[in-house]
Amino acid sequence: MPSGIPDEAMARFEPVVYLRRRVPRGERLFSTNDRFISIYAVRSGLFKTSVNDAAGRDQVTGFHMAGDLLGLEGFSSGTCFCSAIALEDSYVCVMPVASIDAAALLIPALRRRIHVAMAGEIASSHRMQVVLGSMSGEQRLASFLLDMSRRFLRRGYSGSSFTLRMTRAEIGSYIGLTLETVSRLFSAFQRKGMIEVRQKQVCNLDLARLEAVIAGEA
Amino acid sequence: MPSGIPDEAMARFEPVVYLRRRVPRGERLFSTNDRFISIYAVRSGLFKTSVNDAAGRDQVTGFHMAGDLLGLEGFSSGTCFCSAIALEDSYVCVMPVASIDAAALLIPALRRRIHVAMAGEIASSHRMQVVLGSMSGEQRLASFLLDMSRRFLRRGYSGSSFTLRMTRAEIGSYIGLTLETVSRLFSAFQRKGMIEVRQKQVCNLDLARLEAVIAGEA
DNA sequence: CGAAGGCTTGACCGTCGTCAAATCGCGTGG
DNA sequence: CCACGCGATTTGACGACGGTCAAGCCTTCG
Repeated sequence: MPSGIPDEAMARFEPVVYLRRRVPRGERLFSTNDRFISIYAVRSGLFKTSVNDAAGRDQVTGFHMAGDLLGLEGFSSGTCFCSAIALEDSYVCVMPVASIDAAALLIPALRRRIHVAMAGEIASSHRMQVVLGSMSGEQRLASFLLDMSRRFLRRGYSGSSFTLRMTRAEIGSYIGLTLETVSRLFSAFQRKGMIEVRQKQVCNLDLARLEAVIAGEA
Repeated sequence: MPSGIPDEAMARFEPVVYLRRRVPRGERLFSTNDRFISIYAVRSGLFKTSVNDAAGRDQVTGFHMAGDLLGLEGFSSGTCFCSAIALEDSYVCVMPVASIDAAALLIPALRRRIHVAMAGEIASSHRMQVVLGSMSGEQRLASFLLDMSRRFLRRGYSGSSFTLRMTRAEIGSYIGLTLETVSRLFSAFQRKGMIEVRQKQVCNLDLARLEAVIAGEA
């Protein structure tokens, strides 16, 4: 759980947060319609969250890496309405809601942290609405790559070469395209020299040109 | 501010919430990049929220009617990243964040109310991601109509006949279609007898058949 | 009463989804 | 260690859905 929370506060919070759990690749952390019991902080690894509606449509709503909080939407109805699945072997901190409510009372910084995380979740959903509602396929993939790039960078990794742990189908679901279109776009970007792709390895992203694509100057 | 908050608590909260404000049709309640100072509860009327990215894309992210809370995403960065515009003459309660933080400490029900509202916002954004990411035009409009229907119903109005205060362009932006396509789909639904449309008036929605469209049985 | 904005409808075209086949890569079991 | 098999990926052909451009009508408001 990164930044912003002073040490003394953290110490008091420790007993709550210290529940850890390993989630092997492919395993679910929680599922739609589970009772909402805990929120989770990703310590390491990668998760996808997805919702599935009555008609069996399955939509990836986000990818979550170290430092992200998971399960916040449960505050609403007491029920999870999406599921979280580990895309690689991962570790999380388990934070039972009950203790959180109590702890948040005592620790303003924690309260703030949770508000900020929830607001951030709203913000990023809204960004996705823009992506899904008004961008071309090219622009959607460029947005996705830039988003990944920024998140890796913030965590101290390279922002221009990284490996995508999710499949083309998962990327496609997330940005509202089929896996074939995603694959074709990867190839197209590569032909144009904006990127090098070799399966899940992505190298030498030309961030400026990707920005340009999104801006519509391409 | 509906339900769930006991009277005594409400009384204590009164001084905070009692700031009211009239927002005439077409006027902004707040804008992107405004400092985040208050959240708002819609007392009457209708708002749209929209975000606009660097390239000037403008995307409607939601419609908000009586009882909805507005501006919650501001908790994140201290800055609003969307704007809210009244689609008809409206009234809101203004709730300064400062007082809210204090009040929430004293009133568990208010704390809960805010959590629930934020979580609900996340939930509905995720539902929109499903709509935008994996539904056909027909299905998107059907979803929109059913959502409106449910919200009117919950507020004591008819769920099968109502007037849409937003334009075709705003609906289109919200569900990721052009205004022409929205118009064509309205006409198509009418031809099929699922709905009667006369400009902004919508009557006799056949809810079951709209559900069927979304389920893919059409 | 006139003008401006909202709505509808048509024609045409491009993007992206669908279906299909071939290749690649990884993990498993012999 | 190698062979096999399955899932993931790539690529192609084709067609449909929805975007774009354009014209005309309706409604609302000054």
